[in-house]
Amino acid sequence: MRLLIVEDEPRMATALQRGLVAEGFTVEVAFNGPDGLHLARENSYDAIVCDIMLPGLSGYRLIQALRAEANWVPVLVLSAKDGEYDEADALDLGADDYLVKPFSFVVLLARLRAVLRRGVRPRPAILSCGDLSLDPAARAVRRGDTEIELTPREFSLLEYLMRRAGDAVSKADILHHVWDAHYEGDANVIEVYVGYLRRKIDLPFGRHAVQTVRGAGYRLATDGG
Amino acid sequence: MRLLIVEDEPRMATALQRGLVAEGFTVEVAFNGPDGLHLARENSYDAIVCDIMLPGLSGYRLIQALRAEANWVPVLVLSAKDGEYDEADALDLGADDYLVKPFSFVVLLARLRAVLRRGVRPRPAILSCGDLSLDPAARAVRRGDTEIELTPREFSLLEYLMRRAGDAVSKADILHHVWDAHYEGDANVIEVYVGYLRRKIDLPFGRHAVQTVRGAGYRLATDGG
DNA sequence: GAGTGCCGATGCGGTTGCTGATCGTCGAGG
DNA sequence: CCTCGACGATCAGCAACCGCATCGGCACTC
Repeated sequence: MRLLIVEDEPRMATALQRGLVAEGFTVEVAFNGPDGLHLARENSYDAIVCDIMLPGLSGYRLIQALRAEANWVPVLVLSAKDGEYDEADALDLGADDYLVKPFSFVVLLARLRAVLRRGVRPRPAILSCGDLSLDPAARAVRRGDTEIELTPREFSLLEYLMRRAGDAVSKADILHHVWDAHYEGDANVIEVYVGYLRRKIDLPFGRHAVQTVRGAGYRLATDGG
Repeated sequence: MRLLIVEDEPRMATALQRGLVAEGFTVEVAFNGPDGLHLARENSYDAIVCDIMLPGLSGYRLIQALRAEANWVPVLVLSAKDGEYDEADALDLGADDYLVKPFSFVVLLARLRAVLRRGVRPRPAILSCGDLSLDPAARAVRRGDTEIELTPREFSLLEYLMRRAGDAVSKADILHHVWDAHYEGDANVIEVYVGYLRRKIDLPFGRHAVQTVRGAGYRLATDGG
């Protein structure tokens, strides 16, 4: 397992390096943001351990840059900050885990292993299909540059379809995940809401992202229609 | 997105439920370990939020039981303990993330979203014979680059033939698997539907994937005709 | 009380599944 | 090579179903 540590504090950096090498990892170290980004671009690491406060380029921006290039290498963020919003921000930005300094090395190891076990994340923080994108955290949907307003129910329906983009999703599945498991009503509500969705994300743009699969359910086109 | 909360403290459980429902999740609650395990087995959740200290069956055991059954639903663990080894244990046991009480709801949300984002659903293999391919999950059939629309019955007939590509499949087998085990009708339906299939996947392309084996049934050419 | 989101009911129209009848084809035996 | 019977292909037509739009009422919020 090959790791990249991005950490400007020399003592912390070497301590981490020694500990992780002793655990059998192959470790490289960058002491500032730009170097870290460069190494991450040029090499393929199994995971990156990254401080937030970095000279030249913050950890946030580093993750953002990688994710923008569709590089989904797992990133574990270290930070001296402890405001809760920092953590939420880091995760929504595409970090895979977050540790507040001071942390225990044992915990770092466990979280690192958990992150490695999961491997490369298949999907970014923002779901997207072609020019259609949905940000679960911001509760925002856009078609290209146009922001689209959805009601809560419409939003969860689209979110579920987007998470399973490309699959034909049965109405029973939709009822269970978007409505309630014990929902007893008519499956017709789905048709109604699919209709609403299409009226907002497809028709005005002459697209067909939400496809009907007769007898099977619905499918969201992976290319957004 | 459908969640299961396993939490014995009623106030905590309802607080979580309300907060998550307000965020647009579909939420179910179990107040003890065995109930939680039962629900998790019977239903397909997008994620589980699970307390560690539970009456009847600890959160650890719950995860262990699920993982032993090859159920990889993402699990986010909550705990009042704060010993570092607890956290390491939980992650090594197969939990996907870990929060120590008291935690902030914003952080829970962010971590939950991170966990959901990772949700890997192993895609069933795509069946293919030559340039003919069938994707059971997407319910899509293509000949080369051309997408072909099939009705549900046509689709399951082709799927069955493709799963047994190269074999001569008797009509009795087909009736049994594509129609109903107790189907009492005329075996002529098969001939009719084989006709429909050929009209869609063979004739327009001048191919002969669906071959008649007189007296024995039908065979799908492994090379797609 | 106006506005918004949600959901059940109803009705229309196209699609699908199936049947029964007819037509075509294969191959063994004369 | 021809005949005939059995098997398979095709066709038209009907009934049930499915997807979709629309309307009206209910609950909640502002």
